[in-house]
Amino acid sequence: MSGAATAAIGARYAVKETEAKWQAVWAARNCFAAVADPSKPKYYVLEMFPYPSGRIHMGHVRNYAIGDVIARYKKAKGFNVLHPMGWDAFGLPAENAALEKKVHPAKWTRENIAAMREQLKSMGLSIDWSREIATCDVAYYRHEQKTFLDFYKAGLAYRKESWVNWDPVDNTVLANEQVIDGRGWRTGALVEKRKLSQWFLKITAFADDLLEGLKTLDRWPERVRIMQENWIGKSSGARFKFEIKGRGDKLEVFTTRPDTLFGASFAAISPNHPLAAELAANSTELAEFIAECNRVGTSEEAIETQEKRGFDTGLKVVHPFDSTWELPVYVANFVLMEYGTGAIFGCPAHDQRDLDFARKYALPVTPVVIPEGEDPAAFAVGDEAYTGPGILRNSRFLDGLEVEAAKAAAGAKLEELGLGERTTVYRLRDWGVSRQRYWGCPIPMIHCDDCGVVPVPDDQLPVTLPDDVTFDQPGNPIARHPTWKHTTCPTCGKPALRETDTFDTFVESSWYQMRFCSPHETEVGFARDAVDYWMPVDQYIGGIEHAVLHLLYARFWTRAMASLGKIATPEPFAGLFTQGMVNHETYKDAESGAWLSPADIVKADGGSYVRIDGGGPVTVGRVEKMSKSKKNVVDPANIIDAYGADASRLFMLSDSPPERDLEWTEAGIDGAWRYISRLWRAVGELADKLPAAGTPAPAAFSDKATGLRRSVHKAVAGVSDDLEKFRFNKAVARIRELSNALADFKPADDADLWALREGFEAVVRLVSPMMPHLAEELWSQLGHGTLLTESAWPEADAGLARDDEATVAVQVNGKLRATILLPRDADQATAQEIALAEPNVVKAMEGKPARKVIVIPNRVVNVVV
RNA sequence: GCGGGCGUGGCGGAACGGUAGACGCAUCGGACUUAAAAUCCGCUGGCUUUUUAGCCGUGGGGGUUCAAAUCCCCCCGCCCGCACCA
Repeated sequence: MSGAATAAIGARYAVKETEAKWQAVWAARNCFAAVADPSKPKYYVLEMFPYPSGRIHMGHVRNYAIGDVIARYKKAKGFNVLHPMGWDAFGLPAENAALEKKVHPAKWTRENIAAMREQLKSMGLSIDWSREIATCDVAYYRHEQKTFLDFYKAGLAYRKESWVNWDPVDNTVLANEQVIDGRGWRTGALVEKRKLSQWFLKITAFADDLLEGLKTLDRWPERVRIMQENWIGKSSGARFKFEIKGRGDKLEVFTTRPDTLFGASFAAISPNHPLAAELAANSTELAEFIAECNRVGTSEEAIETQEKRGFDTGLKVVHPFDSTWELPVYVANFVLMEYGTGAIFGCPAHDQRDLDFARKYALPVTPVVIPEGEDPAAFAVGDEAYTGPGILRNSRFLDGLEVEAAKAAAGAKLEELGLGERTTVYRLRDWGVSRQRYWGCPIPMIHCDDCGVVPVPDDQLPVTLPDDVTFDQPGNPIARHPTWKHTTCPTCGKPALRETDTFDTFVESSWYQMRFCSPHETEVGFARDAVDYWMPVDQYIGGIEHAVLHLLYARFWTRAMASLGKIATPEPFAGLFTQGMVNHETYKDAESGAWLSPADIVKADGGSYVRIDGGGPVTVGRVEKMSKSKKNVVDPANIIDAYGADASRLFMLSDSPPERDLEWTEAGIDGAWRYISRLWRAVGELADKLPAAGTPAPAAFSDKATGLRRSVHKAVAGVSDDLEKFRFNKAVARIRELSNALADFKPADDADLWALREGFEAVVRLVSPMMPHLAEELWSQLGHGTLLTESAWPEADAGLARDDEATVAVQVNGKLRATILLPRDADQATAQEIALAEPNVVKAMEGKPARKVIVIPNRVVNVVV
């Protein structure tokens, strides 16, 4: 820790007392309570709510510092701001804690929330705490159960037996979005495939809406929109049925390239295709092949190294355009059951996978698309399939057409023959929401032997979690609860069983932004007029890791609710900002190789690090995301304790652009602290010398004072613009620049002092969204009886914000030779004349005449010789 | 493989196609001090005996332009997302 925080010589800014004082004042005055008021423009700022792990981390500090700057700035600009906070309180860590620490998940979660609430409050965030919610409250999740039943009645929720992703460590099912590279997103365990009956939400019904909706999200990062677009994975093509020789049934395939049908040389089905299972019943060889395919994982390495392999079923299918043409049917390891129809036709010349397969099994390779300029007779495909544009050949009625025209023609022909149709498929799968866990929202369904699945009637909602559960064995604690699941069927009254699965916690986070609009409603999840006023969220802020998880689910949930007429806005988040991570250098003990925490090391003479205990040598490693495993974690609570919230916030905002990763350094936080001290001292020394607050401007200013005032108004204009565009690091740089100018200014008369007050007031107002406590304190020291938090944002004087002179660069042949000072907007002739008179310019021209002179007003004069 | 992003001093980073390196960090020098800390002031891209100057310089190579870190083409490196998606 730096001495800055502990030294106590001379006047020193009393951070802790001051920050606590203003937090108390804001709370007492309810400064941040949001009240819907249709006569005022609203602005809804939301940061992704935290999981209550027990302590805030630096990522939270960065997230909430950014959000708070926007909330405070918009409030000062006159918007009616909603800036709430809550807890994403269901989830597995609570159950793991129950297992390890023998504490009930509810208790553990409540205590964590209490601790984190205090930590967040110490940051001085402009949050309306009266709207605080926790998703584990029955008051919250009861509405979720009701909405789920609404979805069920509308056909948007269904139960189905299917192959699911099973996380063997967490002992639960995962959604496709939660499987990263074949592993569970939380545990990193290799995911297994299991066949289970699960609840699904019909996100695929909105695939096209979700895709089209992305186009309206012009305040979302391009990157996130592209990621969602890819995840939805729309492709157009055709679906058609092959007649299977000697059998009554047909084989349906999907293709995006119906144009290449005359290049077909085989058909292939997935190892998980029903036909494969049927054939395997009579072929141990095939059964073995299928089992082998299922053993291989879906990780990147597995796929890259895995060879294309097939099993010839002996079946033949008939070509749709030629009844005399037969193709062999293989079971192939590269055909996915989850996509399209689980069956394909293979055209080796124009698909790399098909080509690899064809080469291995000596199948024909017939090019049917010839690139422009190639001789059709000579064009051949070697090891690389041709997937580019061209003209169809060897394709009968398609011959001579371009690829796109041929696709249309082949599709039309399939339709005409009644064999298939042009269609669109999506990569997106329905959202599996069943989790075999305790600490989540119970799925309000009942299983009756006679009536089947029966929804819990409205008057029996909510279905609440049992409190008395045990965590001493693996599996779902609700399922083994002795009595909870036993109930009676609402339809027939016979004994029946409750659904014991709970919702994926992403269900809770799919609608919390609406709950914040009226968090205390008991009969409904939210009041319609409150949601109509506040939604959508104007600015949402969080990490990029939710690009296709939470952000897609919440968009789906909102659209599903809109489709039921429950809300008007189809998109939950009009603006999205994804902030970068907080990183730190890593350290290892040079001898043992063990990771060391920043608190374990100290700088030795010569600048290298050594262990704080014993002085052993330390190796400094890469700058990486703060993580417990690498021990490169700095606890924000310690930092706020030593330097205060304002210094922490300032450093978070000043060192890097907010979308980029930020390296947390001791030197950086020290620098932020020094700035606070300097500013505080400067105001303290001047406060009683300045004219009283509100003194009217003097009639005249010295040139020097006018110069200062220009800097002030330019800074006001510049910082406002920077904040609008999330350029917080530039805003801070501008404010520091102005602070430096003010510190250098030596006032000589009353007008100078007036200008100085104007300048300091501007600095205080401009830093207020970033360092609200210091700003409030200085505002008060400058003699204001009002709260800065309740004051309007300053307006720049447009006349003063514009310079009346411009420093203009003079170039000769594009090389800088001099700079000249010209009146603003000086005419070309003047600029040229002065520029050409510059001795250095004359010298550089070497006596040659100017062939051309380019004058860019207030910028540059370029003399071409 | 497909898609997206990035590459600027010792470091984080600034630069509507128009004075490259704002602002900060670090280093170094100085002031204050018995001393240290803190604080304040100053230097700091590289090279050059034209030093109120010149040359070079934004990953590399070409190009467009009066003018390129910025636009275009090729290459190199790093990061992120998706991935046997028919």
